[in-house]
Amino acid sequence: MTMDMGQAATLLRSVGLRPTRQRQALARLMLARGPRHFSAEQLHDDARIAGVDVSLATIYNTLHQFNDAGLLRELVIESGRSYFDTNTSEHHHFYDEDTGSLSDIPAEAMVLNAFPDAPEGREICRVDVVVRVRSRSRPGKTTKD
Amino acid sequence: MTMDMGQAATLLRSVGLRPTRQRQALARLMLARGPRHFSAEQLHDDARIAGVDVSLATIYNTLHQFNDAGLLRELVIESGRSYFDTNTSEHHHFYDEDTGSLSDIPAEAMVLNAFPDAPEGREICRVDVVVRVRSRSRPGKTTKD
DNA sequence: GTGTTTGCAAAGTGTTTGCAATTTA
DNA sequence: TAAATTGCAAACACTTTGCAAACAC
Repeated sequence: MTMDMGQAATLLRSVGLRPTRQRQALARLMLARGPRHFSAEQLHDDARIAGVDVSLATIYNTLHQFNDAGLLRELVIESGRSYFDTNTSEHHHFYDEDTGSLSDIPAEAMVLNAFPDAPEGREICRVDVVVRVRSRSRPGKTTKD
Repeated sequence: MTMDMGQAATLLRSVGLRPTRQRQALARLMLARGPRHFSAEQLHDDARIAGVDVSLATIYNTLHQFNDAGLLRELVIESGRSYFDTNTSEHHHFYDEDTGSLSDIPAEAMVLNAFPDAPEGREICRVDVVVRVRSRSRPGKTTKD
């Protein structure tokens, strides 16, 4: 799974974003290879490791633009940090509370029924399911602190 | 639904917390009346309005202690702000993206089946479902920004 | 050229921490 | 009195903002 600069530019134009050097590079880093789940900080590190020089402000701008354009999906897992997912199709997540790592739950592995009606005058725009897991032999906090 | 200082003290002692003036007052504010969902800031305001003088640091300490003691449940809905729920029984939430308000979905209104296995060596400690809703005639952001 | 995007550094938001003073048991 | 708790203010982590320089078309 790869993406050259031309493909990245085409993708960006197709969602109405100018294919700048930074956006093309970030699109390739995010969409054409792992990881599928990352924070702004992680993407910034990935970019620097890949030799792509992008400011943190631009990382944030780009993440929000991609999210709004439907290229990414923002995940809210912990307060105080945002995660983004390059998989925008319907699915859910495991969150490992010990390691902080995220993994996918395929849509078909988690079926919701007895689905509630939205409140008066509202429509459902998204359903997020987070299954929080931890190791059986949990280090640290047990019952008391 | 009310709770006097004596009852608050008993409750606190039953979960291993010293019944200080602040904790008793906050227990009464949180557990004996609405709202059921609130942020630290909201609780701080509620306390001040009720004439209870408590520092924000103590609000945070208390919220975490109550959460660890099982008196509250922390909800992660938006990055950058924590919410707490006085309803600790199993249930899920509607989150109104326009107003930021939370409402409960009773456990029986939302049945999950085809439940996935936890990853190797992990156990499921909690399942959070957030159904995000918004008004049908959405003000502001449409397709583009 | 003209409007968009970038990068910097500063500002902002919500939360946590260190520690002396106070309170509880 | 000994240990736990509080409140303050400073520190924190992450994110956003203002604006001049750089860039895309």
